[in-house]
Amino acid sequence: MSGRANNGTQHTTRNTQHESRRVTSIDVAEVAGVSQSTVSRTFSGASVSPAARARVMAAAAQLGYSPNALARSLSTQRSRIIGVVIGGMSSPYNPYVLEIFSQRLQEMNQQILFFNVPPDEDVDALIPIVLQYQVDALIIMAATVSSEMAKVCANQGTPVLLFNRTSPDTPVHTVCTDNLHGGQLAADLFVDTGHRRMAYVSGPANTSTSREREAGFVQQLVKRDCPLVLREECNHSHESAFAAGRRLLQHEHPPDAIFCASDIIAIGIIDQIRKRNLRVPEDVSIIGFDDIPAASWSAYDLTTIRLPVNRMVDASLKLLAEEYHTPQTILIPGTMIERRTVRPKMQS
Amino acid sequence: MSGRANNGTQHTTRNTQHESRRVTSIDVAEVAGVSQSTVSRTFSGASVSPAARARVMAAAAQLGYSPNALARSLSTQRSRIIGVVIGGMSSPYNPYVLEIFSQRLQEMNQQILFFNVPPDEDVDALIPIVLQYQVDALIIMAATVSSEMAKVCANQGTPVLLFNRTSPDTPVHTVCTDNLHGGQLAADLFVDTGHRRMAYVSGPANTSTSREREAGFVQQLVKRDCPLVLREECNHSHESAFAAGRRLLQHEHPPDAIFCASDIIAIGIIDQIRKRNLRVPEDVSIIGFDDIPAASWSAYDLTTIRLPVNRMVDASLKLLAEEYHTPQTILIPGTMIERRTVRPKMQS
DNA sequence: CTGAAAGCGCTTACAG
DNA sequence: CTGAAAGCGCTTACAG
Repeated sequence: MSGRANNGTQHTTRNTQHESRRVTSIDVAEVAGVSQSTVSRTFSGASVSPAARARVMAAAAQLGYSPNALARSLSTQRSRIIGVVIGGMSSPYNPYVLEIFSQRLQEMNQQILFFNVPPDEDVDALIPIVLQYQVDALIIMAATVSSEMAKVCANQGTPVLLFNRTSPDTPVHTVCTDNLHGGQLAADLFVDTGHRRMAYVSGPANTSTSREREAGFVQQLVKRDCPLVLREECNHSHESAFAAGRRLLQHEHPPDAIFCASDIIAIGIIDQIRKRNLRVPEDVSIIGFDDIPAASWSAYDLTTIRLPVNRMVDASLKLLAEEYHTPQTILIPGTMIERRTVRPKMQS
Repeated sequence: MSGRANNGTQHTTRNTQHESRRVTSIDVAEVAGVSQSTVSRTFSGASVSPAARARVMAAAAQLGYSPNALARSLSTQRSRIIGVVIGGMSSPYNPYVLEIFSQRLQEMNQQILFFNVPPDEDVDALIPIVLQYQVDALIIMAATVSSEMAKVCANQGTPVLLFNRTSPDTPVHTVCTDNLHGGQLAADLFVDTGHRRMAYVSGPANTSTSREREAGFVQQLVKRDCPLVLREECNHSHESAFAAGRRLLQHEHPPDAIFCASDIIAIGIIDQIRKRNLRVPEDVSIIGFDDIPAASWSAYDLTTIRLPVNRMVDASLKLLAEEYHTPQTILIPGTMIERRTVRPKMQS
């Protein structure tokens, strides 16, 4: 038994049965009557005489040839694959951002190797796998890495970009909206329209976005002489926001204005408010963050701070293209989209 | 100028400057004092003496080595990459399904190469690119391919699976919910609860899901002696559903029950109904399809047919693993989730 | 412009 | 169990 090499059997039989062996550049070369190099050159865009190119293309079409991208990657040391790891798809925003990245990257002839961080797992565990696939860059969306992992990436020469999250001590590129500024916008709008009892509903404590939005909100409230009175925490789910809303409204002096760390939270809060037969914005005003599709549904018509996704994606791609050797940080301000969940200033 | 090979310059300089050359199995072999084959064997799980394995692992750790997955793929003829092409992320369901696939595939140590079909573009155009990356299989989600492209895939020995869409004439695997059955469930529930004027709001005419749901609904209504009276069409967006709802309600004899091709349509319709100061379900009953997260938000509490996503994903992975030589079709029935958008039967 | 050949970093019969 | 070597399918100096 020891002499028999029988552990590769299944492949052999499968191939001969129904997988007409993949056609390679050598096959094309044979049919076209040129060398393999010439075939390679015509497909890699190098200079080839028109005549040779024509023969190669004809042969390729006849055989149904198309180059093996993996072999090319191995040879060029460039995979044209970007690793994208996402911290969960449940926030409606992440899929949207992924879609935009996908579009832009496709135009640039780059592919996306997709990773989703399983609930309660760590991004760090995924990184080594991503790196094995020789990605040209790594975009981490709505999540963070440890600085050790960042160093591992740096050692391999793989640029890492944090999207929509900040992590000051980690040596990676960062593209984020200006959350502090967003929080200030919310504070100003509430104060300007005459609200007095402000509340904040945060997302999970470990997300930089939520913390920064809160900091901007709180600081600006202090500056405007109208400090925060209530605070609740939830994760970014309708259900947990719904519960946070209940706690807020059961308070003996409920808030008259609530700034939410995300639109999905805002929607949960609004549903809770209405369930208690209160009205938005007559009884309580709400500001969200993100501007997800549901924010503009007529049932909500949510006033919110729009994440400048397109500009963030553009900035990310630019950053990656420019091959900086030191980590860059880009903050892009969001804009307040005023719909109908903030009570207008009383005419005096 | 013709003799100078100057078009590869940038790489050379970059490498020496800041990309400490990737460490390979040869480097590890040197440090561990074994052959490169032995290094390869310890990482591919082949049998290696405990002593050698220990030395290799130590050397690998010291050097920060991890195998190059692309080189491995080239050699094994198996990329462990699944191409996933999605027909748009705007439906909230697709990201959710992607997440589940991602989770399962990660457990199986397989990666996802992600493609999103740009608006108004064709899946077919993407397929050749996907194939260049030597994916082990191709999952097409919420979209369809031409049978020509299916043949191209077959020629390369790449299995193709249509997820949540059917295409009877295309030689590919198919995993879908039983849409016909779903439509029947909706018809029965409406008729059983005493509704009389039925309407259907379809998605785009070219989606098999919407057509099949409609067929099941209409056929069962006929069987129950209560034929469809109204029909509208929209795409799966809140906005277009909102507009379709308006057309339906402006009709001189508006419907008292509306079956919608998807939850997102149902929500748009509900918002339109309420905007006109009518009530759900007192004035109009609604059934959706999918059971997206928003369906269970208290603002909607939508009665809907739940897509059996987990079972569909399991079936898909099983299908792909079993390497059938002929296209298989699996239909999985959904279940009616009764919430509060269907008026209960009057007590008589 | 073109061909022969080395090399990208692995896996895997083959022969000990 | 282990090493030497061929091979996976490309790209790219090198020499015409």
